[in-house]
Amino acid sequence: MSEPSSLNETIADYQYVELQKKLKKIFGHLDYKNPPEVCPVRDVLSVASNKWSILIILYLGAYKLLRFNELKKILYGVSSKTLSEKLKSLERDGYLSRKQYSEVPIRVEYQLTAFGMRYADKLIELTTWMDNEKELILSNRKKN
Amino acid sequence: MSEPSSLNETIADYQYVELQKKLKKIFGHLDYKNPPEVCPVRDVLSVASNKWSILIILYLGAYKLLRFNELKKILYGVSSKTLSEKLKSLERDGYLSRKQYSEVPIRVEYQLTAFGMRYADKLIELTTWMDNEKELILSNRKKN
DNA sequence: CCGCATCCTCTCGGATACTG
DNA sequence: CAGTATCCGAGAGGATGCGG
Repeated sequence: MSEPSSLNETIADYQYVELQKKLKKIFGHLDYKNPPEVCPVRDVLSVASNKWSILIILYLGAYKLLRFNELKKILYGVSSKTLSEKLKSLERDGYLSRKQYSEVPIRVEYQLTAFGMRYADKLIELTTWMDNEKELILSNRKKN
Repeated sequence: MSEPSSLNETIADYQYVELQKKLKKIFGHLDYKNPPEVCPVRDVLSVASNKWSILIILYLGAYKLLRFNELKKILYGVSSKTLSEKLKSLERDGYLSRKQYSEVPIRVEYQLTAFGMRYADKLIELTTWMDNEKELILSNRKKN
């Protein structure tokens, strides 16, 4: 599957037609003489495609329920500040829910909403694909 | 479809089992007491999930063939420096090909490789989904 | 036209220390 | 335990000007 020659395949025109149809739905119009001033997709993506956000969502998908410090351990290298910021914006956008138990010491649990799980599914599709293709990419890098 | 109550749905256990199966393939092992030192997926994602990279790939998917300054116009706000850097790393990783015509003035054309088109497909799935869900996200933000 | 070099700004995110 | 506050450094990325 990962033969390098595949990088040079010719691309059939009908494939572009398919792509264009889907892209028109996303971008509304695709005329570069008239670029869109504001793109909500960019905005939404900027939260959800962040490196830490992706990992938070994937791990919450895997573990179902995680406390703050558990997440911090798993994510490996994230600071408290960054983690709480990312969690806050992900909660605000509806990807995850936060439950606080007024015990001493305090306990806070995070888990995906149904919406967050749907996003996790999409992310898994993407990262799984990427995981399969990474050999091709890495070998390609060495050639240069 | 975008009724806010869906954010509070209970998530069935079997759904988590499915997620976990797929995630184990990506992360290898999922024990936060033993976090992975290096994650190639993170590395690959950091190139391909960059804001400008995503837009470059999507627009090349839509237009099939674009010159440097055409891309710059479409992307709206990118600097020459950033654009040429992103193009270089995307070429290095095999997402797109660069053809230079030794005319005066010089002409350079970019287009997706077959590999890049497969990635574009994945990105379209993600951004199409995101485009459909963005109302939910934006309305959710206003509530806070 | 393409894109590099330089400079400079600004945001992201890490380290540390501190609170309820 | 779960954060917040403050400070700070690295790096991404914009602006401008030049060269092939």
